[in-house]
Amino acid sequence: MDAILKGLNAAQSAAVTSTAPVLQVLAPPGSGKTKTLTARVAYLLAHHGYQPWNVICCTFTIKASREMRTRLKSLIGERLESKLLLGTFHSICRRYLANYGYLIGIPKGFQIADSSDSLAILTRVIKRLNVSLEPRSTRTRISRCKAKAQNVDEHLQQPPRKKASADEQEFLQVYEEYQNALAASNLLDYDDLLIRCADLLRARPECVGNVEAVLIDEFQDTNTVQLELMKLLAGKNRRVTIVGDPDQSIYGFRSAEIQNLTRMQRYYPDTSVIHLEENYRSSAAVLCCAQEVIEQDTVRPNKRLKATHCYGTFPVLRRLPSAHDEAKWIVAEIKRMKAMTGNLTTFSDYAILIRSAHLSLLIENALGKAGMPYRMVGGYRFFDRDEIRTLLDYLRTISQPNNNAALSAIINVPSRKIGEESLKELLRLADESGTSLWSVIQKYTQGDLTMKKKLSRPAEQNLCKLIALVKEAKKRMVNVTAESTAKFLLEFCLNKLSYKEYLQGKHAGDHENRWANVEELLNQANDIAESGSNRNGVDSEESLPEIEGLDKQQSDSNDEALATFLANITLSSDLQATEDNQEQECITISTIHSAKGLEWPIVFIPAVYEGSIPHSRAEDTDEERRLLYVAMTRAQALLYLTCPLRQSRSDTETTLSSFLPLKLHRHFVQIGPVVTDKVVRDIALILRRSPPSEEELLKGLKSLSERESSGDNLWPADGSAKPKQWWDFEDEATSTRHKVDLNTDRQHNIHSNRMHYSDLKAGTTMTETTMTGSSSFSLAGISVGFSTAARHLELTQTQVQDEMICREREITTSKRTTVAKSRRGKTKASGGQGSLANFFAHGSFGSTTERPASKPLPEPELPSYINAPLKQEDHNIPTVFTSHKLSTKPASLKRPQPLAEIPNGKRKPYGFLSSSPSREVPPDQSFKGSCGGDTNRATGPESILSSTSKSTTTMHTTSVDMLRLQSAPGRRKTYGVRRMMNGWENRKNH
DNA sequence: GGAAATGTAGTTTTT
DNA sequence: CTACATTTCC
Repeated sequence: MDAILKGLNAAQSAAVTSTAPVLQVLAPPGSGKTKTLTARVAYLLAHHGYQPWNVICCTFTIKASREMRTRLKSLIGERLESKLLLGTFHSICRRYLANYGYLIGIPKGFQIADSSDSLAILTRVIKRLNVSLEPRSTRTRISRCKAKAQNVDEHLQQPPRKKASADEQEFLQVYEEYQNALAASNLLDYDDLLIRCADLLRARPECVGNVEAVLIDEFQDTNTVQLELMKLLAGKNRRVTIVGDPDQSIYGFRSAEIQNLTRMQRYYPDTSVIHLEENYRSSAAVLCCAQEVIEQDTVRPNKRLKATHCYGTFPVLRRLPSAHDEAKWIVAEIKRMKAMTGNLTTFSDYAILIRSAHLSLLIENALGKAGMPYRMVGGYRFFDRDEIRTLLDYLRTISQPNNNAALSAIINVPSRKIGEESLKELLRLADESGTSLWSVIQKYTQGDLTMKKKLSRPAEQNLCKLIALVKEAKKRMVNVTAESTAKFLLEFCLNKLSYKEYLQGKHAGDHENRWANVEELLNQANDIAESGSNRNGVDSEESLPEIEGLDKQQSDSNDEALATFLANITLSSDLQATEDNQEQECITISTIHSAKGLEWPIVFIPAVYEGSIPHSRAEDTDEERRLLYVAMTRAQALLYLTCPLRQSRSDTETTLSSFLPLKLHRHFVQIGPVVTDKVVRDIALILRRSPPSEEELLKGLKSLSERESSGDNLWPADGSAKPKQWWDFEDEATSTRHKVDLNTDRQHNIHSNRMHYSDLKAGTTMTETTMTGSSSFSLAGISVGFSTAARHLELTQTQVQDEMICREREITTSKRTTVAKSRRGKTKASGGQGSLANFFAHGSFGSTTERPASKPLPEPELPSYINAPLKQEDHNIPTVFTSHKLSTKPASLKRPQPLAEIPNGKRKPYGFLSSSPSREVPPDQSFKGSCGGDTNRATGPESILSSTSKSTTTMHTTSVDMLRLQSAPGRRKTYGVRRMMNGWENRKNH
């Protein structure tokens, strides 16, 4: 059997081996799209004899392309992988233009205008033309035009429509001027890269004459130009494979068009379509929620997500009083989960996915305070930081002095006494004489040119120095190796500009952080300098295969290296993780957009309120909904949505996202789960990891305070403000503390459950209210073990019982669906005084369900590779975990994914996959156990810590110690970026 | 004209 | 809370 096909299901195999020339693989999240695509690449190389340099792999985001690279590396080896033409559309286009752009008149050494360049150019154009357009919106408008028009000129040459409004004319004027400005500076903006590359391939199709296959990931995110590019890249061979999922189309704002899927089918009538259906990523519970969300989209063709994992643990919809509390709660919950799952999860298993980048701030602060390592992905780019941008603009000026955008940006940084007025005048002169700013200032300083208003004496002198700097840099950079050009120039500039001193003067407050960022940039350049020398030349990634009769553009290797360095920076959202960063286990904070295609065991989605998701400025609600869907489907085992009831800024009340209507709440619980043995086992199963040992669990448990370990109970479940007293109780006797807590908890629950829901939606009936009002938690699973393991607590059974709150999902009978039906009515019998469930059951919400005392359910038989379940003892602690199945039909059980799918490849797979002598796993047996069927249901009072007699002497790790272990002091980094805790330092001082 | 100081509005998502 | 615009002072 072919190794490539190992571990693929039938549909995936069919896709991989398909002989169809044009293939669409359409599939929901987690169904192995990327895996299929990478396997197909490997298959094409192995069985069709394609050469890697004749195969193009396009992804949409940098992250996706990195991910694909890694996967391919392990599949076909680095030697082959590195020869593939793999990258984002933009980077691939840039490569073609760098090599062949001259064929369509693109001057060599063009640079890429990023958003801020575009914005700066537009701002100046708009000011100069004195029109009333907004630079920002004009930029997006232009981008939209470009994404749709097949080429710019075509768009501009369209006869002005009869009724072209004044606004439209102004816009076209600005558009044209903008293009002129780009051309004058030898710049291409992001869209131009695509358009011009399409132009090139149309004019000279032989550039891609070698291409044997084109593969595209996330096809639903392509725009018109990219579709066109696909056709052009595929050329006459027209062998194309795409994977995609309309439900995950979230780039409409970048003019992505879902219709491209059908357009492609029309263009290639022989397109075969293969659907993948099984989801291998998430628990059924997660899928169920996500499905409910996406199905609110009424125009969407109905598709089913087939779960292959067990139902798992209920997703959480957590309400908190404010965004501050939300951040603190997330931190507390991660801490709790991580500890309570022993060594099953590490920080890298946790992700916080946010709609907007600014939402990360509070969370970053909270994580920082708690000493938890994290990295931020997406949002503000490292290279957009002021101190970095300036340096890069110096490099860009040295590389291409005629780049007006870059020169304008640095001409007065550090201050050279050349103000905005003077600059404007200089630019005007440049524009009039059809030359660049660079030649204007040269002429001016040589006296060949006069300005209306002369520059001041010092300004003139400073300008001369700047010119000298650029010239000297250019002269001296030829003396270093190509690879170290960037490094050399950076150091040169830092020196000449006394950059460190400049930063100190300008940012007295946090110059240290800024300097640290500069050092990080230096490191980056350094890495390139070092890695470059042991490769064969700088441009190993750059090169395109030689094509007969076509000459590639040649240029000096130092220039080339510098240009590549700068281009790669412009086209990269982030720093590559350097080695020591990779080692560090980090919580991921990411925008949802950047999280696409990725997965994490435990996912938090904060700020699920109206205005955030859906975003207040979003024009397409459906796309916002898909965004939430994408975010939710990143989760493998545990999913948390959180919603602060007040926005911290304006102190206004929030409304829960309309994507989470009440009828959906039955799929959620209100607070984080109590970490029972079952919860842990389910996580282990879904992640295909070995369950943690008892020692590890105990260790984790002991690292938490008693309060923390007892459950998600630091905040009231309904999001009402945290009572002040809680701080004060810390030193009081244990038993009283818990009782008081419970009481406050309960009161707050009663109080604001009502308030909140009636506020939420007028006309909501009380019965609906009950649905969400009742989730609580149980201590049963852990408390016994806890009390025995930590004898000093002297908790008696009765006290434990008092604390116990039974998790219970009281779902209104009227609204109950098959999903919920199978599992209700099992609840603890003697909830005791402190039981929330008890309260809700008999309290004001009208549920009359009788709950018989449930005998502990028989423990499901577990496969032998799972640590034998802990022996059940009759603790007389009633517990109920209700649980739901996705449908009445049990989720089909699939063979476990192969090793390649195991996240990071770090985790040890189960014994039978790695070390067990018997590799044969009975196909449908392998993941029974707590998966599927009845094993989902309440598993009764199991203790995580079955063996309490074990020595605990070695387990004195306190939470502080643990954190110290996890993040060595002073070494905590955020993905190479020293983040600025805005005003944090200042606040600390006050 | 340039720079510092004060006042004001405003904050999607990515290449 | 900060980037940006408007003032005021040099």
